[in-house]
Amino acid sequence: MKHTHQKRSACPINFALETFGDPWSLLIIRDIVYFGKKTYGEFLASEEGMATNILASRLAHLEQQGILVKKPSEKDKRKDEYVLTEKGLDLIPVLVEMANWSAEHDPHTGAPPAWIALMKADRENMIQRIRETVQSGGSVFVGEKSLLSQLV
Amino acid sequence: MKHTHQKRSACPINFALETFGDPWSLLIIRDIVYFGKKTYGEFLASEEGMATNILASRLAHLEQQGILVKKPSEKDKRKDEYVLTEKGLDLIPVLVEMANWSAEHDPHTGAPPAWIALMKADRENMIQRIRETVQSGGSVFVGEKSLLSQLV
DNA sequence: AACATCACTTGCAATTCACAAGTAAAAATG
DNA sequence: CATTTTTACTTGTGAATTGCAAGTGATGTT
Repeated sequence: MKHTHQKRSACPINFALETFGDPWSLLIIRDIVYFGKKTYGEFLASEEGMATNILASRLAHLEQQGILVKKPSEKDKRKDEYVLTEKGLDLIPVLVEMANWSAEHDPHTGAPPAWIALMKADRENMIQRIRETVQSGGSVFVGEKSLLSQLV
Repeated sequence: MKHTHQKRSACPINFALETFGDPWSLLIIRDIVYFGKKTYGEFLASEEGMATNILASRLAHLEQQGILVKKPSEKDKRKDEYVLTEKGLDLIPVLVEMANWSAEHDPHTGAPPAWIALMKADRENMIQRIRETVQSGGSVFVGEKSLLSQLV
């Protein structure tokens, strides 16, 4: 990816859009937060079907922006794992608001109504629990350490 | 703009990205919410400098998505005014979280610290006040009806 | 009537993207 | 230990999107 990226403005909305405002970056972060994905192959298998070159360039960009860090997997030396930094974890509220909006306005949304209700009823606390879950290697919906399984 | 847009997935994050996830749509909505812009010419004059064809296609897209409505200006019959619908006003929380994130992580941010502090300290109330201000034709930072001037 | 302003459209070059096909390294399998 | 599979990519190629310059017709101003 070429990065002759001079800032268009000092506006914080613009900064956010320049950092993760392309059509794919937030899907990668969603995969980590909600579905516990960590490796290139797992991201590639997402149902949105992103191209290999796009995925590679987005991962490189997010790493360069300090949102992800790449480290070799301990279990499989061929694999790398992409983990959210603090800066990346701070994007959770953005994801939450986007999901809330879609749950409200997409008649065919796949968002679980109970989950959305929980997010609206106890927002601050839930965001904190999502953050802690992801930070300790879990995710919202998938895996034994999933936040959903803790809440049942 | 061609719209052979079949949904990539039922995921709410994906729905949001497909609806307003391009690099320009949220800047238009920002212009309305924070700076009280309403017309094609005003959007075009934004410091990010978007091309005329891009602006036109984004306005058409957002109108088609039910986020904006276009109506002829009463003062100047050449002009059209673009106004946020309820669906559009519901994007305010997304803007707020993106601004908060950038205020935290962009060392050169232009976001007013006092404003960000206020948004973090009294989020729900402030979002409601932003919504009411914009709904009645005002904006956060600009104009006599601006929310900022009410708070002083 | 002449000129400026408005919301656009059009044409074209440059960039970005999607899709298919590789590649090298490590792991699993026989 | 040789073969096959898996993994994280890179490299082409054509298609779609974007950026820039130059219009266009309707309305407003002088």
